[in-house]
Amino acid sequence: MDSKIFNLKAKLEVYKAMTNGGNFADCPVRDVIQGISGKWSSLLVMALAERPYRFGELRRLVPDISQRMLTQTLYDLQRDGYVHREVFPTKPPSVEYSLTDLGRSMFAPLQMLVQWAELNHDAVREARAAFDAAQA
Amino acid sequence: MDSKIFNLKAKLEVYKAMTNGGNFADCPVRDVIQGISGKWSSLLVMALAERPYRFGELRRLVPDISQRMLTQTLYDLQRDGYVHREVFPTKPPSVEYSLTDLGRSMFAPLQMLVQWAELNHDAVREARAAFDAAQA
DNA sequence: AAGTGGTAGTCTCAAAAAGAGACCAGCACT
DNA sequence: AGTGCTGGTCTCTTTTTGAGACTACCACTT
Repeated sequence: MDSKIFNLKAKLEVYKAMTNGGNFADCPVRDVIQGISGKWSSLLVMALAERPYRFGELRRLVPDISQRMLTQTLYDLQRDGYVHREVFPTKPPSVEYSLTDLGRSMFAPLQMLVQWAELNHDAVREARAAFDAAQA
Repeated sequence: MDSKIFNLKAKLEVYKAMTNGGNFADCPVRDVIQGISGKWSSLLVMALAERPYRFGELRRLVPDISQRMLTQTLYDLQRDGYVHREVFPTKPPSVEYSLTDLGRSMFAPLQMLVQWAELNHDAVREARAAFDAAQA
């Protein structure tokens, strides 16, 4: 992580944007962040960043997602412009989901978070264990 | 965004970590990502990245969070090691919440996502409007 | 000819999570 | 003696999510 990236000017701009001038309730950044912070959204974006997938492929790839939530999460991602849905008139018809340019550009910073999670999941698990031990 | 950051090697490592070798269900990255992708988690981390806050201050800063969810989200963030909770024996006692080192290190990549959201929220809103118009 | 499986979903009902608001104890100030 | 501030918890209702049955169409097998 290049610490130059996180300079003060950028920080201040981020705070201004996210607080909307001190008001956390009506914040444009919240609108976007909450659209991609659902339980399955980021996971599906990560999968589709690899390559396009069909509906059934995604269902098998993420076995613990219900068909209902897969449908809905893909719908929401499509609505927000991250995902493109294309129906092929085969028999039976197949549907392919892929990232749009917007989706790919969003995946870039998301990937930073994924990398952080990869590097730090041990620390988080330890913190959890220590906290639970202290509570008992 | 420096495109060098997102090189192929990093990508492959991320995929490997997040898929856990093809299994999306038992994925350590999911464990971490889902801990910070709750509706309020990222917002509170963003607030605490600015400076420590007291319970009541956070409640006033985010007026549309219920007291119940504020308590619980702060508890979860504390459990995962992102947030430190300190009680001051004043009368009435006050409680201060602040980011730990782990929390600050997680905020760095989170900030990238916030910056992206700031830059692209217009595009997302336009995509939404276009999608809704096409459906009608 | 009838059954089997694969396509992408929808529909219904139960379970879990989140929101709304009352309530608590203790102290300061008026 | 009443009001307000502190940081919560408790209960009830509403929303979100999960589990699983059901759909229609076609290809392939038996």
